[in-house]
Amino acid sequence: MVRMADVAREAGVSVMTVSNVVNERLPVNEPTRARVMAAVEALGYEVNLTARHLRAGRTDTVAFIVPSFHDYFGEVSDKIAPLIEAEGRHLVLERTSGSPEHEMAALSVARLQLYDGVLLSVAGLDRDQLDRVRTTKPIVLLGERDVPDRFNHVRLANEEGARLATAHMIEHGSRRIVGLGCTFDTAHMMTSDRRIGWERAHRDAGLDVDARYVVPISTFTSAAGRDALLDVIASGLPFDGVFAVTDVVALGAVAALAESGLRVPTDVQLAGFDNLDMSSFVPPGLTSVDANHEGVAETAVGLLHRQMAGWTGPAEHVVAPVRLVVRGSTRGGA
Amino acid sequence: MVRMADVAREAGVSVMTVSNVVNERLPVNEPTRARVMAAVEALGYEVNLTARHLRAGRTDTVAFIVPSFHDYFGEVSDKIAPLIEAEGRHLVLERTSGSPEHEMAALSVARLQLYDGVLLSVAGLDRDQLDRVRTTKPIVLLGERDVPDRFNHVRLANEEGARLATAHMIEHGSRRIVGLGCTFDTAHMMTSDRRIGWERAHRDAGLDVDARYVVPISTFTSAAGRDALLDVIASGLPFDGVFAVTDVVALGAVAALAESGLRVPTDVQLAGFDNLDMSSFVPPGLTSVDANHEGVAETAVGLLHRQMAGWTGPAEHVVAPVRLVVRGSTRGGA
DNA sequence: GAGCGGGATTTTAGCGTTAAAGTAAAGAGT
DNA sequence: ACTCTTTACTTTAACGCTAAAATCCCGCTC
Repeated sequence: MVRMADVAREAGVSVMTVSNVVNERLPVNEPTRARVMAAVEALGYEVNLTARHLRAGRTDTVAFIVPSFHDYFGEVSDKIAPLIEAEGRHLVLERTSGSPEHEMAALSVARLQLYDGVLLSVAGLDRDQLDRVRTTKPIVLLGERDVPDRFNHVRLANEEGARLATAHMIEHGSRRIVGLGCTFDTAHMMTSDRRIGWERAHRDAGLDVDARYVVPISTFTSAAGRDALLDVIASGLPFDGVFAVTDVVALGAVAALAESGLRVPTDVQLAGFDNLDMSSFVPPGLTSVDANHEGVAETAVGLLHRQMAGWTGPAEHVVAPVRLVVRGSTRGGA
Repeated sequence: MVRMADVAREAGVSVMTVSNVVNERLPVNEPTRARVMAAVEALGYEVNLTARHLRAGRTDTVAFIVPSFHDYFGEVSDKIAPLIEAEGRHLVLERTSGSPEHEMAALSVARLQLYDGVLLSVAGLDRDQLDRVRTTKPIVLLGERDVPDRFNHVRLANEEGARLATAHMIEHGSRRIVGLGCTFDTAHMMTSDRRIGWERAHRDAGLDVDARYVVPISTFTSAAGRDALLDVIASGLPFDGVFAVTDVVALGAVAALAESGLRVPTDVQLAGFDNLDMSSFVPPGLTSVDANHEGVAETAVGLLHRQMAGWTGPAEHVVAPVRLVVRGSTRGGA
């Protein structure tokens, strides 16, 4: 390993002068600078980031900590990365599997030291656990769980999105809409909020809310969505609409409906949530609540930058607006 | 920040004893150990990982460097993570956008220092550029590009997979199969290899290879796949099969066919490559070449572990076997 | 020609940890 | 009683870098 000291010896200057050249901190005379640069090239020197970090107390790196790397989080991460890089920092992703233990470990003193700031997509921790986190490190929380006031937080208008999607299907003739995965669950505020929206759309339209149409799913996967809807079909419960709690789950519903010979949107209307890249391509086009990933990314990164720049005002709690993207899976579509 | 020195003072021992308790390196008498642990708890001490790294020369972290976070790479990352964690290390993801500059930067001396090992999915660098990388850091390269012998490398049986998929469609009656995205391109060995497989399937069956059926696409996205296939349809070129270079592109083809009123598999058979999670749910089920993400992950991580454990034998170049998963989008399916 | 201002460069002093060598005291062997 | 081990803990010396203070050198003033 080539050290600054090696470069300094080669160039006949002190280590500090090399540091000043490399970091462009204090001005260095041109002839000296040239000699140092030549030595850097000749030896192939590159700074030791760990040593710099220890000494300077800054890593120029931001972590985005997610439950899993695929689907929704993968797409959001790709929006966040350029925003972080635009400020000259690196973005790294870490995975928690959504477990409270992993999320807590990610917020531990030891791990937070590795980053200048952290974006955490909360899936497992509750308000009390988060309240135990003591740190001044810039942190922005994402996701639908309840969090302490002192953290910056960005979440989606879940209830409104679910209401929009459900109301849209009611407007176009559906009367028995399955809420696929819309369970009332303290562990998943997201599903609870979306269920409330599903209910409100019914009430707003003067329709009964029938608990049999709330169908729980074991995990938020397409496979679970498909299986759950197949069970509904097999049970004989009549339905003419499906609001799936996420697009991934909706894709499972698409498969279940196709296998069962039910036509979309003629027999059953279908809407999801997240508006993933794939959603516009799955025939006949999946109507979905668009959460504006890009806007969410900008908001979250903006709050983080503000904190990293030294802002100490009160934390913000942003509810990102949503809109309904109507496609062929509902009758309002093209 | 609480330092080891603070714990040492609190417990009335030397810093080194604290270190020995925390790391369980040298044995410490039980009463002393208990006092140190009590002080650790009382002060909320956690080790400074940066300092440990600088001193010990080890980060217990592995990086997986990918072109982008979504789709294929997101799914593979989720397979890799548990394998790295099983050995007590952390996995972090970094993104290169597939650009040679970013990939080269990720392999720079400075950045490699941050990790005990690196998995790099090569998308932009060519053999010569990779050959300029001088390091003894454990590295495993993934992907379809040509790489120097001295690197461990895992790639897929691209040609064989493309041949399998194409031959399967020929066997079930297709005679004019579009190779969607299967261009001959030095920048993308992946597409070239898959094109060769597409060609070989034709020759094996005694069919002509018609260059008009090789359709280039601008990017490997569903949107590009859809647009390109719509152009083919508009051009009037007759076809009865589509082999898409990836499942993401195949999804675009699904959309184009549906919009154009072409039935799958009756009018047109369709097969993709990668067997993503979504592929089994998109009606009528996407026939796809399965690259066995899990097996690829195990192989790559195995090679990395071997290197991190000190193995200095010759590098291995693994070609991961593929198999065809037949679903409803081709006529052999259920 | 003594004194001063200021740019260029070096010296000093760690950042928080750990490998290795050192010391002190208790126990074992002859 | 004196070595010889063994156990328990401490001291020393970095790892490679940089903020801040100190020094050096030069031209310039009066």
